[in-house]
Amino acid sequence: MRPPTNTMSQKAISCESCSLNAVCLPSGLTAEELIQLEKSIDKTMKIKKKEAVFKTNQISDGIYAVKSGAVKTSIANSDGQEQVLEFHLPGDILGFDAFNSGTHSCDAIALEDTLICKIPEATFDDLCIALPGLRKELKHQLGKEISHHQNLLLSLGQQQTDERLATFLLQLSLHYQSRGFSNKEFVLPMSRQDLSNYLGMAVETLSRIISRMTDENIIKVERRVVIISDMDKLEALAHSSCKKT
Amino acid sequence: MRPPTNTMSQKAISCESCSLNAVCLPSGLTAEELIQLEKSIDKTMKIKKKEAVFKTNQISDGIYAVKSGAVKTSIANSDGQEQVLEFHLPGDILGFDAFNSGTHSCDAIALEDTLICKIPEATFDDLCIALPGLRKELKHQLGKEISHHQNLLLSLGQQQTDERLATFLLQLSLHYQSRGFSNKEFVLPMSRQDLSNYLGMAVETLSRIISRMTDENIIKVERRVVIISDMDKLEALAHSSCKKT
DNA sequence: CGGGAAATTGATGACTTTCAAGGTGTGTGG
DNA sequence: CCACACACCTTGAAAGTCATCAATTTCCCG
Repeated sequence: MRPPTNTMSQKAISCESCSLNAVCLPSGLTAEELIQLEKSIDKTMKIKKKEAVFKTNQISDGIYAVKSGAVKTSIANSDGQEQVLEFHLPGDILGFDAFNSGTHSCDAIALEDTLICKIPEATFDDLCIALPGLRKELKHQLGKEISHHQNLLLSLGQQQTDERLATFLLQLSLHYQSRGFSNKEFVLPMSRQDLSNYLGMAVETLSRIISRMTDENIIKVERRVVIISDMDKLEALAHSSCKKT
Repeated sequence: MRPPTNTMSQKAISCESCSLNAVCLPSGLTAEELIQLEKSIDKTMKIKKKEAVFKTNQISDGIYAVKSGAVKTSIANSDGQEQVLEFHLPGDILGFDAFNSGTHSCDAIALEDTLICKIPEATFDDLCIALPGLRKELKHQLGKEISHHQNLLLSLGQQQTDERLATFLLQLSLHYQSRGFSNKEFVLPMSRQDLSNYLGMAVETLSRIISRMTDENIIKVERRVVIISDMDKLEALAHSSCKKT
């Protein structure tokens, strides 16, 4: 009976030695500041697949960084209609949604077994006063969140369904590239259901677009693995305001 | 030759005596803090209709509060497709979009002659350190911005066009009510073009929905003046996930 | 007062959803 | 370890929603 060898048993490590420190909160901090930040970070959160990091209306307990795994945030209205807002990958920060009222305005659900680093609410304000680098980085992360929302709004409001998927794949490609991974071959961390909801279309529509793009030799998709065969065509598709090439 | 008597000639007044101080940045500040804030605020910005408070890629010069008038923010992609992101009414804050890169990621255009109060970038960080109340209020305002984006995403991603308009009208109704105005009769500060774009639909579609809702005695619309005749029906429409009543 | 932008209305067609069925992979319990 | 159940994904056909094109009216600004 040995313990499982998945990420859930991973040992907590310091921000300094974390492979994500260039993209995560520590990115703008001095060595000195990092030590201060480190003291407050709670690395003990292990969230299992389909379980919540936090839920709507829950009182904010701080902000969170994804250490490994993946998290989706989504909002629901009174009728139960749900909209996926963002997919958070390792190094991403979440929890800003509680800044308005002090309670979370969305659900954060793990898409797979996930490790989370938490900066507790209590020490957060103090840290911001003490660490100029943290303030700067926090501003940067908040801006990233806002930019993301703006781009998704542009996509949902103005693009056709196939353009939306193309745009999404390109963004994901860039994301992986910036983290040293292949920009042509990567894994979708979410189900078709979650992705189609995020992109504001029916699951069937997403499936059909994937099939069509595969037929046109733009991408190859095997379950959740995506290979971009023709980056140029994909980019052309994402920018095709003048319908039909 | 007397000077024009429109809002553009309005005299700058103190935050303390401003009618908006309960909803604007001063809201969470002590009297002491307000004096500090006041020193840094630049109230001289007068933006004429159709002119920009700031434009995309412009280096951030601070954050802005709408004193009078109205401002729309919008983002455009490389193809010139444009998406209106938000309408900012008196008391609303804008400029957070530059938090990511230091340059603005959207355009902010005045919908009518508008007065703007500016907190310059240079003093902003210092003020945040010095004034706990300002930090708290800033957090609140940032959260409001994020919440707004989330709700718009839900609307664009999950609702039908008529549900989107109903939702928008109800939000505007609540907004005016919370500021002491009528919740049943108010003015749309934007053109049909801007509103239809914001709601992710064609102008013609918006026009048709307005006509239909008028025929059904839910609203009366005369140019930019809206009267809500049947609040219950409007709310039912906004929540009709089970299509067709 | 005139030109032109803004708004409305109608007809048509494209895109997307919905409903339905079948296929494929995964996980759990025997 | 295998089998079965179930969730996930794909594909097809039909229907609906919404966009586009076009024409007309209304209203605003110079």
